[in-house]
Amino acid sequence: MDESAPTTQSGVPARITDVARLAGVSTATVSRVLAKPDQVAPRTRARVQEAVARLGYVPNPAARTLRSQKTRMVLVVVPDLENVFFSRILRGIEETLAAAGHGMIIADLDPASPRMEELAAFARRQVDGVILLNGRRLGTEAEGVPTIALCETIPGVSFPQIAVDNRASARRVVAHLASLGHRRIAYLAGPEGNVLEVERAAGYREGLAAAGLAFDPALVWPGDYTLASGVAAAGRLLADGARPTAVFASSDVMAIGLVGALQEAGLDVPGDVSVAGFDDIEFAAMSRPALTTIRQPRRDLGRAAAEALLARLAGRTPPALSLLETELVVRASTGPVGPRAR
Amino acid sequence: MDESAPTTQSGVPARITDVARLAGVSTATVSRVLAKPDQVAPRTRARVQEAVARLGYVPNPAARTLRSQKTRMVLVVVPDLENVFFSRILRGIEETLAAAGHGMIIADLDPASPRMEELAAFARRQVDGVILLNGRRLGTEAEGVPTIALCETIPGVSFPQIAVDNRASARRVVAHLASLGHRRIAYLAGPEGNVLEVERAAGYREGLAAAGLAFDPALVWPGDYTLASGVAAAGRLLADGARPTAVFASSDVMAIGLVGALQEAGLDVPGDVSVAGFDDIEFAAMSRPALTTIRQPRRDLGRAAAEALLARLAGRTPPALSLLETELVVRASTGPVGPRAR
DNA sequence: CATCGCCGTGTAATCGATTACAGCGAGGTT
DNA sequence: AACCTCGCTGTAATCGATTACACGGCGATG
Repeated sequence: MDESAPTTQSGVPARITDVARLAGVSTATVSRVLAKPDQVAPRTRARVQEAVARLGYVPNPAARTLRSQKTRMVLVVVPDLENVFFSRILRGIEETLAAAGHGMIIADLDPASPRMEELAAFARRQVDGVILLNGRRLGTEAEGVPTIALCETIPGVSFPQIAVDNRASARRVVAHLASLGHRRIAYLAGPEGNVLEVERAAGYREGLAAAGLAFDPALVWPGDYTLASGVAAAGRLLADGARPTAVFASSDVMAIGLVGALQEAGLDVPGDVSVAGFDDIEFAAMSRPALTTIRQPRRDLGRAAAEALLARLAGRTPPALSLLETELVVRASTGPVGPRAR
Repeated sequence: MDESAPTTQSGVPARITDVARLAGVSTATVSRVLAKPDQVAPRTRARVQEAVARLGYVPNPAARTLRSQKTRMVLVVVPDLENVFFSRILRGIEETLAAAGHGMIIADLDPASPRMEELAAFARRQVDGVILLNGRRLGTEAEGVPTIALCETIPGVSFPQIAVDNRASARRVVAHLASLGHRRIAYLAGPEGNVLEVERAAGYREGLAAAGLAFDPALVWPGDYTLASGVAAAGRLLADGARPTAVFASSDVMAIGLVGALQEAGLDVPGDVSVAGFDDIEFAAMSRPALTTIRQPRRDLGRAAAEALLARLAGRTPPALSLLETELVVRASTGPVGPRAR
């Protein structure tokens, strides 16, 4: 009764040798039961499984990693953890990874940070895979590590990319505005050179063309996805002799800044000007008027990236590029060309 | 020239034996140079350090963990990654941990989730410490693991807690409103039983008393920190015969919902009703009118928690409870009792 | 000049799992 | 009856670092 049999009660976690002793087998057999159960005789397997259950045995991750070179951890690199946009994506990633027994390590890193190199060294050792959300590859150290790019695609790389069709989505916004009768539609741009911006800007032009509207460079206003640039755009609009009747802001944050500034100047949205955004962040629905925008399936984006990575880790080859569906969410900030504007 | 000396170029990371061979010493010495340099003779130390640099040697974390039982990882448990409130806190934690060579693993977990038990097992093996943001302790499995509670304090535990003085902050909001001449100040509460709510509600009552105002239970409205409960509160206000002239909402999200609904009903904020919030989330400054609120030093909260944990890991004993300073941020949503209200 | 102590270093056990290889017994084949 | 195969299990090497212990050499001490 008082064998040296270890118990669940004991403070120290059970090791594989404890399980082996209790089940009367070797450690190799225990390991096999856990890894490839069908290679073990049913009776033995049952004995081992019972011992595992009795002791609450969980393999030591460090030992397992050392031997197998698998960490069961994934590194997620975000450019700005404070940006609301990422939180739901992270949740999608986390839930998917957790279900597959993988942990998520987050690095919050400006793409320009020198830590990108340092992180590469970390990645090679400490994780099985990487999900990049900041549009930049890690340093050369991380060459061999399975990687996925999410949202901000990275040109010229060989690993899978997951994103939305920014161009088509932008087209859809313009089509929506045009269908409301708007003929002068301005575009509030994102930071120059950014992949997302390039695509959305292209979609804007295509949208105009599809609606039979002329492209007017004077109606493209600079912005950088920040609130301040939205506010600045309002000044531009007010100063404009031939005001646009609608503005497509390439991010919700800018759209919200713009709307607020317009309201302060005494304009009515959408009575005087319609405004549409992009992203559908939480506050898009909460602001007044509620913002018409493009909903990105953020949680699904996260899930898809995690799944693609898991597939790669399992030896499969996910598609080089997969685009998820967006949705035009029409709320109160866009409406027919108003009487005053007409 | 073509010794078997390993080079930086080679794809495989250098091991300690490679360094030892290059420096002409044993692995024990290499390890010592890295861990306790002053126990090694200067000449030897220099040789080893050069070899380390030449090979770009970084100790294998798995091997190190296996032997030393230290993972250099910290688990952070958040109740809801989607909640804007946490992102900046996470950033504060991450930057502090990273500086100390620790990684951050995030678990996104509803406090009621059964995964809390499972996570405890994970915590015991995979991390050196835990930071809890969800007001719940992990399962019994995680007993020995150094832990810190952040923001939502946990009663009756022995580990250090970091938070703000919710009660004093709430008092300050009420004092601010009272100083503007308000005498009927309503309180929009948080979820019943929540630690934060209990404290803020107490602060509200104390604030009334300090201003010589009577406490009226009818002016305490139920809420749960969500937008919807803010909107619902607006209905209550409008239906009230003796309307309050100011409302203290115990979260910014509720305050924003309330303001929006009031505006839709044709009321002016702060002309007809002043509204103050709590937290100072990003959108508090962006909403119209910009919200008067209590700023929680979120980044500092994260930093402080990480530092306290690092201290514990280093064998020191951080204070059982430390409260960080908040700040009353007066913006446009509160003002003197308006002519209409008077 | 023998002895002691200390400093610096090396040897080897150890952390806990995975897995190649070998061994062994039962059943099938000729 | 001798031999082969196949299925199951055990032995032991291995992953890469840390560290207790031992040992050699040297200056200080009596």
